[in-house]
Amino acid sequence: MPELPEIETIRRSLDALRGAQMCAVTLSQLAPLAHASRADFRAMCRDKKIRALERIGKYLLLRLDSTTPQRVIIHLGMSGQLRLFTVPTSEKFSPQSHAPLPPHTHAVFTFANGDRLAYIDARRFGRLSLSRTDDGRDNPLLAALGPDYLDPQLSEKSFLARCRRHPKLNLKALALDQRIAAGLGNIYACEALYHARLDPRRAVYQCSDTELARLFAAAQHALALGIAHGGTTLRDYFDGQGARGRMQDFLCVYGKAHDATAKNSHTILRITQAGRSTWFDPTVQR
DNA sequence: GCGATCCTGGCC
DNA sequence: GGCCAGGATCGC
Repeated sequence: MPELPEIETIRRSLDALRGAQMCAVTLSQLAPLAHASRADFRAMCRDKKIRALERIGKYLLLRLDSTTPQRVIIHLGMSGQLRLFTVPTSEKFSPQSHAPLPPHTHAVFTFANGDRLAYIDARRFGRLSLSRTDDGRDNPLLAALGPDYLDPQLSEKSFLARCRRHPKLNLKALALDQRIAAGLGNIYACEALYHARLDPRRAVYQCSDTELARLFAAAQHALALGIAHGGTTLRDYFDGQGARGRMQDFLCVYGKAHDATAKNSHTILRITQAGRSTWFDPTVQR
């Protein structure tokens, strides 16, 4: 479900956790841990302060306060949610029975002030993991990730070079490929290709540098727009405080074929590429 | 490149 | 009951 703009919105909505004193984490029997044992995961989280909330692509990282670099790595997959449950001030000093957490809660981070951060994921396509190096790239989930689309260090020239390594990829697959650059998912890939006026079926080798540069700029634009509108809530995306996104009201092509509310909906096609839906407007995208 | 796979839930 | 879903990986 969540792509870069949704994860960034969640990150910002959880800013109150910066500096928060974590006590422990509770894992469900089916918690989707990757490359970390339950014991390791619990041990790293025990009695740690959160120093910062970081993001690379669709990954949220909890940077912990410790002498050596330590991070909790969170990926929400298709259906994952993070939700902060705070204790009302009036109840701070009178122990209350906690409200029950939502179904499919697979991890609960508890804090010294009684707040709880729930990781909820019905489908369990998400992942929880750990890293112990400065850049976090010791973790296999992050090792092959390209630079974040909104990383100011990522130049157009470098993006073009990364694209050229995969000449046979079609542009939709290129956009979704997190090795090239990280952050686009199905919604924003469709939107970016629309803004770039490029046909998603074209291959990299058929594109000029100018066209690929257009895709780069369009991807950054689509993602920035998504962040500005607090992400896209189609069904189950909500930020860390439970707020809905608003970007669904501003999408140009994703899900818009035969949608009477969208302008040009009659020219928007839906096709399948690599098993996933692509929406595009062939009268504009060439 | 594609399809299958991992899962649950919502909708028709 | 079948189809679809904001992801990612694996094996032809």
